Amino acid sequence: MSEYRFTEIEKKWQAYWEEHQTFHAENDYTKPKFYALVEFPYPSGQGLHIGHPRPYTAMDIVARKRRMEGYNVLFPMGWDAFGLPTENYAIKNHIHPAIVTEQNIAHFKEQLKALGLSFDWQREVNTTDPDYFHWTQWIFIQLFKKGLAYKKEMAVNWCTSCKVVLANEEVVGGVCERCGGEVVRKVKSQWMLKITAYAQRLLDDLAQVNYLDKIKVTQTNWIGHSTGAEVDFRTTAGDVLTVYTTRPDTLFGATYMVISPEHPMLETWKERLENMDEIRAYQEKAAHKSDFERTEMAKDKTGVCLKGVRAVNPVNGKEIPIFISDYVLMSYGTGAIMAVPAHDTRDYDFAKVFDLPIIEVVKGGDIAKEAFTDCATGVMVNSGFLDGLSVEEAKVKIKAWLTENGKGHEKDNYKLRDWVFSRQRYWGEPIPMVYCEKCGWVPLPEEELPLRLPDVESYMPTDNGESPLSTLESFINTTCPHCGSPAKRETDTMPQWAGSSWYFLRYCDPTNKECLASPEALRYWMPVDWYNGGMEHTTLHLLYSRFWHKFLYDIGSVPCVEPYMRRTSHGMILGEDNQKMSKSRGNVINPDEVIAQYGADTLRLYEMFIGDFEKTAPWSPSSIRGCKRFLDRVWAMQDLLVDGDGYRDELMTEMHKTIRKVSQDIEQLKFNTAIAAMMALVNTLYAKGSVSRSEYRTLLILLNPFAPHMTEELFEQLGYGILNEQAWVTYDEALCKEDEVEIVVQVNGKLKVKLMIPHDAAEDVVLPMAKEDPKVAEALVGKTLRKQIYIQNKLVNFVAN
RNA sequence: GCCGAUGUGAUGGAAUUGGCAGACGUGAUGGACUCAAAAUCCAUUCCUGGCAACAGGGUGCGGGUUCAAGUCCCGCCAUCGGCACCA
Repeated sequence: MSEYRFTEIEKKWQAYWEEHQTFHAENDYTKPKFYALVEFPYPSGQGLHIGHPRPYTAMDIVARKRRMEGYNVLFPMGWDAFGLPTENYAIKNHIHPAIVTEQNIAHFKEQLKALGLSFDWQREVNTTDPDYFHWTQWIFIQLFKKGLAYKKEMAVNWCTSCKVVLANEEVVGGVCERCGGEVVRKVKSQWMLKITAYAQRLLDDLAQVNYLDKIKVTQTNWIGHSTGAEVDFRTTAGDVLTVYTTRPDTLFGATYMVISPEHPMLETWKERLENMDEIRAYQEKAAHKSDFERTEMAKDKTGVCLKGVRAVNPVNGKEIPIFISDYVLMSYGTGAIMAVPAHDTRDYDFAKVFDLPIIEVVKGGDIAKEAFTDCATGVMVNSGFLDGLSVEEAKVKIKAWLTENGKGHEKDNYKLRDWVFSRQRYWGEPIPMVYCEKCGWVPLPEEELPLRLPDVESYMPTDNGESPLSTLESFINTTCPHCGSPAKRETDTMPQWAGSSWYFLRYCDPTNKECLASPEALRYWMPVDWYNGGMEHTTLHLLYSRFWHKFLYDIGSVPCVEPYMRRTSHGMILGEDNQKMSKSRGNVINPDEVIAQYGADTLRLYEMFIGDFEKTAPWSPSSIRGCKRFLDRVWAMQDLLVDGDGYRDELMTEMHKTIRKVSQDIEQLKFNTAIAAMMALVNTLYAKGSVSRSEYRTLLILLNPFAPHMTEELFEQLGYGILNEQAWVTYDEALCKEDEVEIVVQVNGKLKVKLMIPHDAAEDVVLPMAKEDPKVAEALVGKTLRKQIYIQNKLVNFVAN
């Protein structure tokens, strides 16, 4: 027997696959297709992380199995290459980010190839390639044309020390993640995408797709749909203050109103307000607070009562005070609420601080102690025409009353906010817009795309928080595409989420110059059949890309409503100490070293065997040896080969069962138990001391998706040809059944004996047999048999006393 | 606070979805091979009692349903992840 030289073998087959372009997906539209997708990585300077191979190998296994099942498989890879770390590295080392990106990609690609992943490298995409972001920019222009991209004054996070706008993720504990400097809110004009226009469709269409339940739940919560009503309150200023509430049934219990400190009506009332100084001071305080501080302040309710303007409860004509408080957010509903302290915990807290009346309108709790918020059990009281109704009935009745009397109407609301789409950064897609004094914002003509990034002296954001592009006169100054007057370009760039919102479409037709991908290619390949990625992308990437896809569907650019048919997710790989891997903890495992020591096949196998695919799992340097041992045993099995074709009779059942188990487990992401089944089969064959050629061949095919290099090598050595060109092995359900099965006999639920009986034996055969067993008979002596339970092929239970 | 998940040997994890708890792997212990080590192979390895056959207990805790519960129901506890004043 030759030695298992994994390094040599792996290089050999990787070269073979490259030379033969084995995994290239042809645009052969007559074959059944399968589109398997993994999230394309951000090519960081650190190279591949040990966590990357887990989802990649998983989908590689599925892709390899599907090819053997006769599908035309698209399994592509690319680079989500715009982003801050590259830009920061470029700033620090005075290298152009494009060069850094190129180097990183080369490194990543080499590492991915060393894992033997069956990607179609002819379809590689790169979000920083002008031929790619041409279409990212094109999509933005279409969004603008349909009114879904707009500019808005927005509060952003501003690091007072770095003088830079920070993403929310960069603000940790109220300070700048990098320098620890104070972060304040600063108002800037930002491009926004109107994802909220698609909120209901994003919610409804979840019913059409096969996502893990927890993913659907998270998206549903993020979209945050609620049903309620808008209610109009007249004010003593003679105008109308509209609130949104999910509990219109409690309208009789509204004893005051609260509006956000940023509410625009404060300006219209300013002549009448007697305590404007106090109001201004409160507004000032709220504006300077970061989100973090606002949350901190949540413990104690603060606010200011408006003097000079009061509101009138439409249902009973009572005059009630209006407050400003930062517990009411301008960005949700109407920025104003009716406060019902008896039935809302926040209003209750506020009422206690300001000593406001608390009127019970739903009976069932103890409002002397706390707010009663239960909608299911309460009965309406102190509510005029609503008295005696249930909460649900009252909601219906009051909504009808509001509509009839012109005091309000039913209304739905969403927590989902529009997408802040501007970044004051260099390394991103330039936003292809021009500002003209006469025409306003005008998109670049499509034939001028792509709008490339100009070379700049410095990639540093400017002192005032503008993009580095803003310092470049030659870039900024242009003419209006509409009227030809001098105009200025937008200098902000797009967020990293832009390029990743449609990359799966480009894979279908990656070099198309006329459109983002040809209709034929999209009709054939889309939707993605199976998309695996991290849970951390559930609310951002996954939602953003669904939004763009629906928009592209609406303008006729894609053929399907949803981009991904099935979405699964994997758990993170932790360090040996069960902590997240990080340089500072010193628990980082380098995949290159693992490959050098054990080989890529062992690494792949171990990452799949490490535990439940969906859960996090700690890396174990000793456990990986078990996988290496298993491969060694499979390799050494060539010495156990005996002549003769077919599976031997005594192994027939186990062979068929193993094929079934592995085939089914792969589909359900249960790679760990699939591997366990193959290990068990190998143990059986070793115990037997021999393996037939057919048995070995089947084992190699089953193992191939997991350990492609070694199995190809053995397959070739055995004279079977090229493994990945073979058909996946099949099983016969009838042959998965043993002739005889072992059943358990219990007396009063306690195991007494195990019996071998014919498969599917009838009750009237088994029960007498079980009763005759000496141990069972002994246990039943002197007792009356009350009940006998027989579960076919499983167990007998005698209940007696 | 809200939403979601998880809790099984020394350890990573299995358990046909209500039917033998601990598959498969790691580690450990003993043995074989070896001058020796590594590698490999064999055996044992949930706990308690017993030389043993065997008996009893056991899936975070407390109840319940059932002939039968890791699995279902009710109430707690702990850990992890996400959201966080969303009216």
